[in-house]
Amino acid sequence: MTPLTQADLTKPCPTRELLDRIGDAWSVLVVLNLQMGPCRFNQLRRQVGQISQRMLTVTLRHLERDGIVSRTVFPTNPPQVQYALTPLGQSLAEVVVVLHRWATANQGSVDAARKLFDEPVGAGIQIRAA
Amino acid sequence: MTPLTQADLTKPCPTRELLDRIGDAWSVLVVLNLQMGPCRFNQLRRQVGQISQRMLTVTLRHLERDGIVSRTVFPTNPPQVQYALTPLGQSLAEVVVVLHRWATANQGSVDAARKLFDEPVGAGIQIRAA
DNA sequence: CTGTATCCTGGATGATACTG
DNA sequence: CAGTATCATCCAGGATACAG
Repeated sequence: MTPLTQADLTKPCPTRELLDRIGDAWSVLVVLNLQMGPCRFNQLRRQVGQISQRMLTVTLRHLERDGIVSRTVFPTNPPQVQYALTPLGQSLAEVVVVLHRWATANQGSVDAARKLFDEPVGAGIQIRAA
Repeated sequence: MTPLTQADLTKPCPTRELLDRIGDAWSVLVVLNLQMGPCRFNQLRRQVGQISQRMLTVTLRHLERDGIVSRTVFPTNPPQVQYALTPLGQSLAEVVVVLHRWATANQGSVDAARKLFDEPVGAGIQIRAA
């Protein structure tokens, strides 16, 4: 409801800015995971899954810089670093969770659409068949 | 509220799939623009702004394949092609709009955080100053 | 454990030219 | 107008090695 107007998009186009942050796939995943509670580096690494160490570091620095996550170092031995969502990050997380929910709920629809698209003509009549 | 559980993320991780679609910056922008109503190719091109013709084509095909947008050709001369959100696309659009709203509302906070981050020490004491 | 520093490659993207 | 095809580029991201 209440669709946006052209003006909403044209302004200084904050959407472009937005996408530089959350358009990045890893950021979304990190936020989703942190949204479950504070987390240490390697723990987060394992949870997120396929992310490389480098990318996790880069992503976290990015999010930290944007005030989305906080980084707390406990001077223990070995060192512990805890990452958590800031209040701003939590507000973002809520939105991202909605996105995640949509994806989960509509995964079937998308997959079905793809199948249809990839097999435009049924019953053996394949236009682009080799 | 109602944070996700680890299980929600680990499943077959639909989030990864999700990100392949909307994690792409152009897709988000196209959906946001189409959400304002059906649109023709070049019209959309102008509205989205910096997108190249190729990328708009690729993005639209992607969204079409995923059942997010529909493509209707009017056999006029010159040809007219109308792109519009499908019902599925509209449901996605609603979520994306929320994202857009968040970005607009919190742009200031993020910018402020960045400023702080980029100038960690005030009053002329610059650790990394050249 | 929690990173930083380098090197290197593939795929995403833009530019350009052509077509129905 | 609405694309497709092709080529060149560039940089995000992985792999690896090293460090506090």
